[in-house]
Amino acid sequence: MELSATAYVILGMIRKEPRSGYEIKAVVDKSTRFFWAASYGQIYPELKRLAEAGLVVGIDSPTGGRQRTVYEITADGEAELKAWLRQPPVTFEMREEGLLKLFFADALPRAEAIEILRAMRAHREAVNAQLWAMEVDKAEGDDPFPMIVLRSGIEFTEWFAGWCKRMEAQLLEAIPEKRSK
Amino acid sequence: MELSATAYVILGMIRKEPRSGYEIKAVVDKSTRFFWAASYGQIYPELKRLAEAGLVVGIDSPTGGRQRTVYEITADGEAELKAWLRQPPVTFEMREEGLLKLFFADALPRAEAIEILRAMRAHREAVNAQLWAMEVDKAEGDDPFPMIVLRSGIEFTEWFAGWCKRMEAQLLEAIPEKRSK
DNA sequence: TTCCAGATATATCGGTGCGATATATAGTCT
DNA sequence: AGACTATATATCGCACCGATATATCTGGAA
Repeated sequence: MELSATAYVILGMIRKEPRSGYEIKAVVDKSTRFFWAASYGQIYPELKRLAEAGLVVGIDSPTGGRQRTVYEITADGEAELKAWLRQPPVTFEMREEGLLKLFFADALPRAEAIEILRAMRAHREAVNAQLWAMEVDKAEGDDPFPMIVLRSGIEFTEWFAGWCKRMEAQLLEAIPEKRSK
Repeated sequence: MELSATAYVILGMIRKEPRSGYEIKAVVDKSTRFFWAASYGQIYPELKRLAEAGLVVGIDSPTGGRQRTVYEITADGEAELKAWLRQPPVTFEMREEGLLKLFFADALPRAEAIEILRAMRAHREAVNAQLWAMEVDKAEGDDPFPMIVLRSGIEFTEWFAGWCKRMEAQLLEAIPEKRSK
């Protein structure tokens, strides 16, 4: 049975405690969003498919008069999740508009090419600050992996910002302005 | 006029020399694919839209009996490209299945969690080798930016592989096996 | 010479993912 | 009471990506 990537995010997110679709989205946005996002448009239909397949069970638990269904993982669901975890990861995608612009930066005067790097660095530093903030209010619990993954994000943004800074310096010094015609 | 990201990839790729849709795809696959991809399903319709908008001009240049249209950038197209290059980059996306699996790795025995890191590292090292191969056959030309961007990919894969290696060691030594119940 | 594999070239389809929005209700603050 | 925010579910359109279909040209092996 072929499941979508979103299906495994859901299974992983409800493995320790039952959650509603809304909560799953909130947790994803607070944790895996930087390397794996999920939207309502994926989550709600996927929860229904998973329930049909018997990998999760929906439990009606309204809050006052408001409808609410929390989903719990089943034994089959847990087995499916673990089987997936044991498969070697395949997907690695990156879409970085800054690198794309830098790739074409020969069309601009050197000073403006450096501006691209500065903007990239500013953005990376802002994300880095966000990740630091997340680390502070995340308790070091029983499970060390979320923290390990978070720290990878922190280190990555720092590496990237550093690379931008080095390239800014290199462009200022070493590379001559394109010959004017 | 709002253009798609693909539109700018096309404009950038034909700025120095006219190219067919097929050639644009081939060049993207040999250069920007690691941080910005494009498929035929995006390129061919977008070329038609750009031609209608007057940002590119299609020139019929068949090879023997086989139909072929190369596209040339117009003055308007070049202006549009430069205006875009001057806007601060916004899109940064990453989808890394390895980090997602690692995030949920508490569901597995420690030894298998380390397996995830090993697989991630092997993959990064393979990509690194590909990038090195690309650097070798890429002549250092008039335009230094493609090479700068390529080197960023090389450094990034090396940083990532190094991070994986450090985490493998850390998991082996420092983090205790989850208490068995 | 013939044949076939691979490269060139264009086009399109289905699935997935993502941002935005619509619709309610519940709680909180002024 | 009114406004605002959080909770909760649902859906739409767009972009993107991989795969495939169709056709022609080229180079090398049989």
